[in-house]
Amino acid sequence: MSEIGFGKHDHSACISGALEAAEQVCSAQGLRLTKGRRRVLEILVQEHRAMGAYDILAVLSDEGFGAQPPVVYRALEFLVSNGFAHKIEKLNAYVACSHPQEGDHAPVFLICKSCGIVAEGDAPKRKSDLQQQAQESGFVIETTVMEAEGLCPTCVPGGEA
Amino acid sequence: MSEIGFGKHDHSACISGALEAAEQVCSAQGLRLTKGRRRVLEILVQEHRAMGAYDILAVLSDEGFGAQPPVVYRALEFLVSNGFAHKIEKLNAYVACSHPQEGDHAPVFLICKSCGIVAEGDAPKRKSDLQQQAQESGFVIETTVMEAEGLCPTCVPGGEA
DNA sequence: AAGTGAAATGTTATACTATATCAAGACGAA
DNA sequence: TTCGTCTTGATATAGTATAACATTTCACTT
Repeated sequence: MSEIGFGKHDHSACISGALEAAEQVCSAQGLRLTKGRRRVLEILVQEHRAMGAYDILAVLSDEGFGAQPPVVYRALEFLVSNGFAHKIEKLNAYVACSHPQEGDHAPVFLICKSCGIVAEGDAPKRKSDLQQQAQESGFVIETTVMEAEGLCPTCVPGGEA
Repeated sequence: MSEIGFGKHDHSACISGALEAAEQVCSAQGLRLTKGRRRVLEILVQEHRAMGAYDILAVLSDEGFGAQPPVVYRALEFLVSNGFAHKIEKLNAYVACSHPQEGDHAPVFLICKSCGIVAEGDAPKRKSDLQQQAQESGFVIETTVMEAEGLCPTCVPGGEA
């Protein structure tokens, strides 16, 4: 499964699946998926798009959750550092991970300039040119950001024909 | 030259070279490297590190330049969109391009977590896996962001031995 | 040389993104 | 139960970026 997902999918299954996966990973690793963290992940999965921290905050706020910025940023830090969500640096926004089951991975994001959709793909498993170049220069990579901006199949002129 | 530059170099030549290159490109393409734009580029080249917009602003301010944020952001927009500088998304910071002569290129940045140095490499010219993956899904890439964070040769424990 | 339109700059205000700090509560382990 | 740690609550503030509009500069035409 290294396909990039612009297609339709069963979203209600996708939501419950993502939450279940997160719960399993957390219980397996002794992490605490607390109420607030869980709710933030839920929001990200439900909306299924890149959201700014303050977008999420607004949703929480409507629900009577304590709704100060640190609440959201803490939850996001937990989710991102444990692989349940990713930060899109180019957008200063966050998305739920498309396949949290798979543990550590090096995601690649395709961001549509027109409709804003963000799709997550997998970085190649074989040693990338980036890795190679870095290694040659003696640099040790810990994390990578790979993001591409352009037009998704639906928004490409003449596309989706 | 697709080496990643952590080595030493003749910095005064590097500065004048970068400025000359920018002037040549501008005159060739009918772009205006105005005083403020030129000064911002100069600062970036001189400092030779990733700088926040407000770092640059502080330098301008000490020189009696009009020093409101839009001044810097406009200059940066010009420099970035014409390839004289790049934005490091992960840091919300800007660096002078290491090889502005080479026109459009897809840079790769290696960011050291320890000392903050940012080195620019070239993304591979041959069709990358990213391009390939995107193409298969019908996505048309316009720009890419590739950034890696880790430890540079100098900061790697046991490195530079 | 004067007129014109487009690009660039000056300036003020404000929006958006993120973290520091410290007090209080919740939870598991001994 | 007590301890230590992780998590949350709450206030304040730091850091990044753009909107909007007036004014100037510049290249080009007449």
